[in-house]
Amino acid sequence: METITIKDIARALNLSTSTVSRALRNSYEINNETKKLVLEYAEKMNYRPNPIALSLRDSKSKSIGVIIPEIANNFFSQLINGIESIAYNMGYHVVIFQSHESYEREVANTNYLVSRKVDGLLVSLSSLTRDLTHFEELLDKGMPIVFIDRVPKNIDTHKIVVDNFFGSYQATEHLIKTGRRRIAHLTSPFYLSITMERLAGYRQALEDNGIPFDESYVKYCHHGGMMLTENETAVQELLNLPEPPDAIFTASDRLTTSCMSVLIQKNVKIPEEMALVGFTNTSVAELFNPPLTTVVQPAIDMGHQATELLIRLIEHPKKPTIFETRSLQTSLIIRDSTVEKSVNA
Amino acid sequence: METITIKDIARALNLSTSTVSRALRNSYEINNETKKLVLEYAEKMNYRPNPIALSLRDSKSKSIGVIIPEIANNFFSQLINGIESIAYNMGYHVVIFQSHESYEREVANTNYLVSRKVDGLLVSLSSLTRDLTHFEELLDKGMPIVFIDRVPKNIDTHKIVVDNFFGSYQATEHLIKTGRRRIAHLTSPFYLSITMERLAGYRQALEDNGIPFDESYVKYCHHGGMMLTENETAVQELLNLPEPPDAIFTASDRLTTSCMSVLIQKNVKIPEEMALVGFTNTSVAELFNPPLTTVVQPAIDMGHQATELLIRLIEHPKKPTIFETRSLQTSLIIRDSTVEKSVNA
DNA sequence: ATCGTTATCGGGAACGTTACCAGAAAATGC
DNA sequence: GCATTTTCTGGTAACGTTCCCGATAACGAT
Repeated sequence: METITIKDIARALNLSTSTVSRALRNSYEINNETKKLVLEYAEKMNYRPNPIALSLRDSKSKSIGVIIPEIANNFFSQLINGIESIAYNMGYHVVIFQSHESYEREVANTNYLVSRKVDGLLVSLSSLTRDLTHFEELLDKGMPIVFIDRVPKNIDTHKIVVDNFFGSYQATEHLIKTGRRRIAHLTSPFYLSITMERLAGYRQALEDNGIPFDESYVKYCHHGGMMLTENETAVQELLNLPEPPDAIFTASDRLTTSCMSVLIQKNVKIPEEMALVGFTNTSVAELFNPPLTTVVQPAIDMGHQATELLIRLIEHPKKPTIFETRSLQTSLIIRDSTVEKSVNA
Repeated sequence: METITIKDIARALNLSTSTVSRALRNSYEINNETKKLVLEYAEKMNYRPNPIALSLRDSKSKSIGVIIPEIANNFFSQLINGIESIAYNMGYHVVIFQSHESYEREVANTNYLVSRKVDGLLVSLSSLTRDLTHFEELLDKGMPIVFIDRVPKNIDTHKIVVDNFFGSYQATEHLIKTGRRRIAHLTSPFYLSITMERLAGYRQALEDNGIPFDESYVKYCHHGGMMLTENETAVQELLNLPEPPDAIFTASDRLTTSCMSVLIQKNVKIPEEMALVGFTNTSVAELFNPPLTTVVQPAIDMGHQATELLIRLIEHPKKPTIFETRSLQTSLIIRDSTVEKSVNA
């Protein structure tokens, strides 16, 4: 029951490997009877072409590499689902690597995937990545890359992002409309694209509503919520302010849940003392105490679109593409963590 | 800046490919000076052996395939982290496939991974898998496989599980000790190993405490909580019972959260009217309303151990191994969803 | 001087596949 | 009836690597 090769078929049918190969690819220059013979025998013996041999020959692998910070994160695991479903339908398979928010591992993963001859790359930058030469060199060599969510500013290729500015604006505005004035912002390292955009939306919403921007209300967490102590410190600092905030708007998934965790631990009442709204794709926000108002990213759709774009790039390599940056809309799901202040205060 | 091959080195140094190959592998039969020459040149040119060519030649890939039901699940994504960290250290890379709880996709993934020449397989069965011949055939051919968590009963290979019986016993006993007598059990399809073991632990705890086992308190959800309507129906049936339960013990991750969701939606007070405890690895159980008592599986450690076992199998193929089934301990994390009945009732 | 040893290297095949180049037989054209 | 297409098939090289088998030279040993 060993795997059968084209050579085996050729021998069994007294044909050459070339003929068998062409028959299997349904080449026009093969006699119909021969074709039928080969096809039937191949079917009977359950022949499957060896993808490794094909990769070696064509320097293609019908596979796409995915480099993301962390799988154990609602946004990214949903993103993978989106990626996988399209890739699967288009005959590609997906190889997933985690950078664990480390620049070194991101580079290592990239190199490995390249030597593994993936046909293209889907990347969401690690929070510690500031040098992008490993991707730039690849792009120069012609490797298709599409960036998702955490995208580099100065690299010209397809990008799929959400309208962070508007998502952020909307969340902040919602907090203002429900009666908050002292709105803090807990966010990721400032050099990430998402950080700057979300910060900008937050600022704009404040300004548009006549609330002065106060730098001391903004906290950057370099580990994106992975280190509880960091968040704890940040929240504590906010609480210690002469005028502590009456709302916190958190800019990422991990940050949102860990911030809520700190607030609960410190017995801060949500939403009475502190309203909370955050970017997160957790499926269980409605089970929280209180149910959490969230800014949800269309992770699956982002995965879909990024994969479509990437495969198009792979399959039409020459076409001098004009690269696009697609910006999808977030949705604000309002729950109890931000109910009207006047009602509850 | 194209990738450099052994042939390029040979040409540049006026050597044969064989010599270069041997020099790179530090063979004893190569002159030290030649070695140095080759090594230095390879280093300078940043030579990396082509893994595809190696795979084709040796039918090995230094990679292990992972087939799990769903990535977007706390248990499995933590499991992957465990798998990945060990594999990474041992020089293997990990290819992840999701069965999406579908038997057909599980088979398709298996075939694909085999044709892709993975060196071994890490598998957690889909909830709809009843026929195991695709794995049995592979095992016969000598492919190393280690099963995790959802394991087949009648296949002889390494398995990593948790002590489902005890975990379940402990959870049920906890419910009894906090004053519940009518304890329902919401679980996965009955033919899964985990289902039977968890059911057995639940029964035993009831019996040991003099509570008769009541079949109408047990509900099997075939989609493992993926279909909300199914759970809703199950919970509704429990509530409609002449003597509705005063506690629900749920047997899997998805089931636990979706059950809680249904209870909240139906305005059932937790824990006063209904206590709740369930198997889940969510990192945010403490944020729930009320904070949820959970049975937590050591997912990362399971991943570690499974991967170690698999790689040992891969690297020592002949050794007539005695297969082991390692059973790790769950931990019961007690939170408010199961506080004393008398206190709150 | 002939032989076996040792050290060092090259040639070729093989892994499975496809593409290019031929070539034979059959069919067509005039 | 002969040249010329058309139709079909086979042989071979190539992708990058390793391994088996030889080959060559130097060097003692007999």
